[in-house]
Amino acid sequence: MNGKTHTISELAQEFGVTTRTIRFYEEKGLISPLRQGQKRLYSNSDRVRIKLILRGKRIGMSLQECVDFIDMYDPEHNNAEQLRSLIDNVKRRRESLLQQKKDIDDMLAGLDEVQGLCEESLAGGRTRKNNPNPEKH
Amino acid sequence: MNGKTHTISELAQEFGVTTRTIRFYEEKGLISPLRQGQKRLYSNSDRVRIKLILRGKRIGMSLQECVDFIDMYDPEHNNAEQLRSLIDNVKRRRESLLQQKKDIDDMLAGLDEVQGLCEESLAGGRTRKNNPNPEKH
DNA sequence: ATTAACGTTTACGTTAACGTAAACTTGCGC
DNA sequence: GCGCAAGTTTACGTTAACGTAAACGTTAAT
Repeated sequence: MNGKTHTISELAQEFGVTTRTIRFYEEKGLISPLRQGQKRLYSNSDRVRIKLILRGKRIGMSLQECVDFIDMYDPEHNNAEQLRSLIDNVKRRRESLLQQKKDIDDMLAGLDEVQGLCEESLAGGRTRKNNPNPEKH
Repeated sequence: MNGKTHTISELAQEFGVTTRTIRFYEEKGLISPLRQGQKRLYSNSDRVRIKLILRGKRIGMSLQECVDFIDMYDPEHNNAEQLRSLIDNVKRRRESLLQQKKDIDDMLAGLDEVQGLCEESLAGGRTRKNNPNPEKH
């Protein structure tokens, strides 16, 4: 079940990061590529982990949070105790993500408004009556 | 038109941050509260700015990005040049936010899956035809 | 008047997440 | 063999976003 492998610079290229970054993730225990002599060989599962890490980072997670998150998919689900704890964890994460979605929606609404004002101002710089936006200050 | 003002500890309390954090934001030019003698007096607009900053932080923005974002609402929209640049900026931000939403939705889907597996494993740990989770002996 | 609870400035410390540089080794194209 | 590109380790540097501590001022109650 061992598919294609990748060099570090291939992955760096693919994800738009430096090799230093990838080695740093290994240093922190987020990935563990095989070695062929001294050189690192990245499996597809390594690739996916990096992808998940970067996805986490895009929404503002720390590397530690990324690991915690990824480890949920790959659980050492021994006993019921741990399972229940994991479910709690999942619930907290979901709450947090939903809050983030809400934040994003609010910001998107703000952007719409700003853009509207801009375009209006560009189009009819003088033809408008007065401030149609009772928002801030 | 000057409403209620707040002390630094009131705001720190309200937002669940330390006073150091609020002073730090001022140090970085993100807010500029008035003074009454030596003491800072925070207006409601200061309060809102802090709220917006923290919202930005929740979705992983840096403080600088937060400022940039907030300043969009409060534009020095002088000439058409600047307006067009602002619109471009808005568009880029929107793209980024939409990507983040996508990331979040993917993660939420992952969480659903994990939780499903957990609950299944908890509920039918013995009543299932066969152990869906291969333990080691 | 003293203490307590708040505020202030100044300044050094800390953590995360890499950047950057130096000094190797290794495979390969000529 | 030689150079060169791509890999490696080691180690110090950097930036953001605060934490933490010291030393001090100011009001309000005891």
